Amino acid sequence: MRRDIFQAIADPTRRAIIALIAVQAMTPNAIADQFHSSRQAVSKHLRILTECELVSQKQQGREIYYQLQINKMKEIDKWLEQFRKIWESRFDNLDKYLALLQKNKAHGKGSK
Amino acid sequence: MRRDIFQAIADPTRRAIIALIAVQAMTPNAIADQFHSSRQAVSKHLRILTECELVSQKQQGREIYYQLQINKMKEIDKWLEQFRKIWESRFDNLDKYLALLQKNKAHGKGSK
DNA sequence: ACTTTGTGAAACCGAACGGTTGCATATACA
DNA sequence: TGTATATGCAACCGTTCGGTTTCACAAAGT
Repeated sequence: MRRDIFQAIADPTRRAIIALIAVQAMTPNAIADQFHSSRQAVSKHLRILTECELVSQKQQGREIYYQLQINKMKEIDKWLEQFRKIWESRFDNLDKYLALLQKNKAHGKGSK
Repeated sequence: MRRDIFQAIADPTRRAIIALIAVQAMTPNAIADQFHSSRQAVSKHLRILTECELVSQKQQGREIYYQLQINKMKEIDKWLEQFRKIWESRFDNLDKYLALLQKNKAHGKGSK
């Protein structure tokens, strides 16, 4: 039973749930109404999201409001950081440089 | 057979492969040597990564170099954008504001 | 031509996934 | 107290996942 944030966001329904409760906390029934999923299916998704601490519960009478723990989302951002470095350097510098070389070559200025 | 980028990065081995070939293109055998995975297992991962266009192949003799298509990684970044907005506004403003309120309250300046 | 090397693909297997069905529990309302 | 509502949980089911084993094929070396 793998249960990390990357596995949690792998499912499209769970991504939709995350986006939904990011705006405001909602109950399982209210969430299920938004999709073509049953209440139980949503409940299972919420269980998974809770297990990896992406959402938290807030009991209110007999209703339970689920809230996104937005801080947890930063873990994805953190992982992405290493690649952001690459695409910022590689595409803004190296790639343009290569394009420039290619252009010069085509104009007969390639061999210094 | 779902095959989107979020499903692709769900597996920890695939994330490791992605990080590995982000630095430089590598052959399946070279990649497999870095892990405790068999060559065939790596091959299957590369297949999945190729299917969702996260990596591309570059034949060189009988060797095939796999290269990360870093542009595709931006899709994750793009999806994350909606949440980045939230955590930047919510935590940099509201949270600091609440912390300030708390601080003032502790000092006896809470009620106006 | 034969062998070695690098690779992909198919068949299979146990485990996990996503969903449904049915039941249990707790709160609200009459 | 009885009933409706809101929810979680366990059992089951078909599908997918990640891995191994085996085979096929093409390029390189002898």
